[in-house]
Amino acid sequence: MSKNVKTAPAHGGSEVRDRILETASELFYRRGVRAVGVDLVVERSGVAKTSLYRHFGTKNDLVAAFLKREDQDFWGTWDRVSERHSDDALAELDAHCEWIGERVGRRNYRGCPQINTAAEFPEIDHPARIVAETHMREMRRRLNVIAEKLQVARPDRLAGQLAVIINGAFVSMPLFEAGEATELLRHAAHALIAASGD
Amino acid sequence: MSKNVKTAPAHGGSEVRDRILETASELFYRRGVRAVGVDLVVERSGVAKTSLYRHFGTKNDLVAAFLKREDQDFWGTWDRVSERHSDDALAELDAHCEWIGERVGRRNYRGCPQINTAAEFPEIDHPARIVAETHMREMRRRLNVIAEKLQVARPDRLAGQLAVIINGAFVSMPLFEAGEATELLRHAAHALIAASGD
DNA sequence: TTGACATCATACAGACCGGTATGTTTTAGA
DNA sequence: TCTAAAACATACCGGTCTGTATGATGTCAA
Repeated sequence: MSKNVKTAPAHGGSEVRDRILETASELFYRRGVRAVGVDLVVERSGVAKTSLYRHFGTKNDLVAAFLKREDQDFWGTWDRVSERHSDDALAELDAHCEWIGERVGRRNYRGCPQINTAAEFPEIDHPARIVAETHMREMRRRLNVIAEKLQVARPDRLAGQLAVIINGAFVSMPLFEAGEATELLRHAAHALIAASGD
Repeated sequence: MSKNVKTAPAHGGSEVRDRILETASELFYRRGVRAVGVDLVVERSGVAKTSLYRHFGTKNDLVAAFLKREDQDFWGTWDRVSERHSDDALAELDAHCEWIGERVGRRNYRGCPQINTAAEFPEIDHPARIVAETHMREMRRRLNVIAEKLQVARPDRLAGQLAVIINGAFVSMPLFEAGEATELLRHAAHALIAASGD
């Protein structure tokens, strides 16, 4: 018999909490938040309802945790790509266009979780909206850093435009043919850089 | 006493049907489709539930009608702008950037109904998704016509990029400061045109 | 006047929603 | 081994959801 040790996961949270959050994230992303009831999350994660409500006081809290998790994942990827090009802002931007284009082009890509969830909860003060808006502004901020490294005339406007094409790519997947997104994004980014002095 | 004539509206549908659809459209757009129950639509439109279900067999049918209505409205505006610039493709594109930018910048703008509703209903064969994807492809098609008039090297790619920035603007309103969107869009469009031979 | 039909008001069915209450079993650590 | 916390299973609460059933009231045209 194995010891069946219940190791607490490296990152603080409990194992049960992690299982709930992972299951919920998958379901929320795949089917939409409102379409997924807590009972389904409980059943799919093989956990007691009481446990879910111990770790997340409310469904809304679970949704917020979901978005935070997706956020961390997104910026984690971003940072990993970023680090590989710390000396070349243009190459970094190209690399971002590449992984974002690749991600958008996946056959079951369902869009940016932040944007999708914000669309489900229009109330301006809803936690999901706040997370989503923070996410967008963080992207513009990071793009601003790149734009400044590129020494363009108006880095702020360029950053805004780059954020728009990236957000646009997230919601335009029905428009793309296989593999089209990366090249389209990259070419657009270069065009915007070239014109950023006008 | 007035005659209280029950004139059938010019466009075929009955007056009751119109009232229901108008009320539902407002509510769906403002609060999201899933957040609005048929009972609320019934109450707000001052109509019997039976009447709603006579004109729209199902809530889904009502949702589809809502999206179709929004679609017609959108292309109606588009066409009106288009006609004013039938001889100058660049001026037409500028004009589209202007009204779209203006619309996005409104203080209670809640995004593109097609995109928002598609986010609420991920099932690939859901009527709402189909309408939304048709809407997007129609936009790319129209932008393609403009791109061809502009005689650029790769009109198809340019049309895709323009569609992306427009969709991007629809979902990026938290990023924009007041009145920023139009200039940002227009400048980006020009940049993409200028680079479309590369 | 009569008959067909649209609209009204109301109540209900059956499922699902988020959340709580209760009590038992398992696990971890002193 | 004993204790306290955590996870378990299950049942329930009140509310809301889409959709239907029922029957009264109003309207128009033959």
